Amino acid sequence: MRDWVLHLDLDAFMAAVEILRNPELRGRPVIVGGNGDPTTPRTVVSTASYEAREYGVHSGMPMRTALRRCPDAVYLPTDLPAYEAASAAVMAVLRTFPVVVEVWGLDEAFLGARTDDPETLARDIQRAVTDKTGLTCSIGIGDNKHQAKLAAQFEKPSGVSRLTTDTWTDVMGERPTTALWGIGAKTAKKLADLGLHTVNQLAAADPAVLAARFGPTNGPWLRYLALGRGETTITTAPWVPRGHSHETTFTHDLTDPAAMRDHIAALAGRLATETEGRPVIRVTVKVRSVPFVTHTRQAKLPEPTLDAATIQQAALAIFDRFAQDRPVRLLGVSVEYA
DNA sequence: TCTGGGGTCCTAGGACCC
DNA sequence: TCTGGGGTCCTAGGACCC
Repeated sequence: MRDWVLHLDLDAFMAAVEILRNPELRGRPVIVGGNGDPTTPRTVVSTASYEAREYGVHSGMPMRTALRRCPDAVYLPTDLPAYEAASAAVMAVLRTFPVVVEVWGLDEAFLGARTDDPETLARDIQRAVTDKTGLTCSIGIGDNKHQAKLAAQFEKPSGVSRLTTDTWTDVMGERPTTALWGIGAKTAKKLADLGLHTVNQLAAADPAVLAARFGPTNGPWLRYLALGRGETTITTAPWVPRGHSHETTFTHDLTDPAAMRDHIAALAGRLATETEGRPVIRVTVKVRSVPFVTHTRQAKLPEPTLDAATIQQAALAIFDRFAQDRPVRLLGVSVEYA
């Protein structure tokens, strides 16, 4: 018996929940995103069913692009409460197994398990999730969260894959650095400029060079990722958010400063009702102007507060520090807790 | 591909103090 | 009295993830 980390990833989660609610959608391309009207500008795909992915549609893609690629798909608005309920049902199924469950967003979880046969455990979990909720999932098995997370992507949908320290170099060594969980396009480009294209090259890189380029924490961490290392602690402790935010991208640009101020006040007022008793210590305002230029301004409050009017006034005072000379496509407010 | 919304963490640089 | 160096706090922005 030994310890394993499993990562469970629900397949095409939001689309799958919609198909459960309306079985006539089964087998058809289903695309969930925005208000469900794919002609609305400035909205993006949240989840595409596997049938829709055949047309090159994926999450993050503008809805209008999805419509061009897949005009016959069924387009649906996002329905967060429905996804939260389905997610909770899945997590409850996981907790019936002798595993430690760490919820990682709506459609993912890490599981800590002690067993001789993690594949059989994974198949048992998949079967139970599907029997009880109708949803399918992929499961990755690893020595740590990083390995398990990557393994879960190897065979989707409904797959079970294992990636461990023993197989790491064989499986990952020649892949591009973007294959690692935490390295995106920007970092990959900077690594390529240093001559580091593959996981093996990054693993063999000089930590001092990485630290000089990416900073004292991030530099060494990149190499750590490339060596296949990662967090092994699984915790059931509920996540305590550091802060909350709300933002709005307007379908049509805002040009009226009074309307902008009203919107900032509304966003701040909404946040003030969502603190769950945690005092706010900092407020940040975000403005995205035409064409697509984003700036933030923030202020630490003189003292922690729960008072809605104080939070709104702080947000407005911060907003008034922006040069207001361009049409605005996005306004946002975020708060940070003590 | 004309680019959402909600999060987290890190870094650089300036202000200020001793 | 023409100028050091360290520590801490704060702000703005960047990168990544789902």
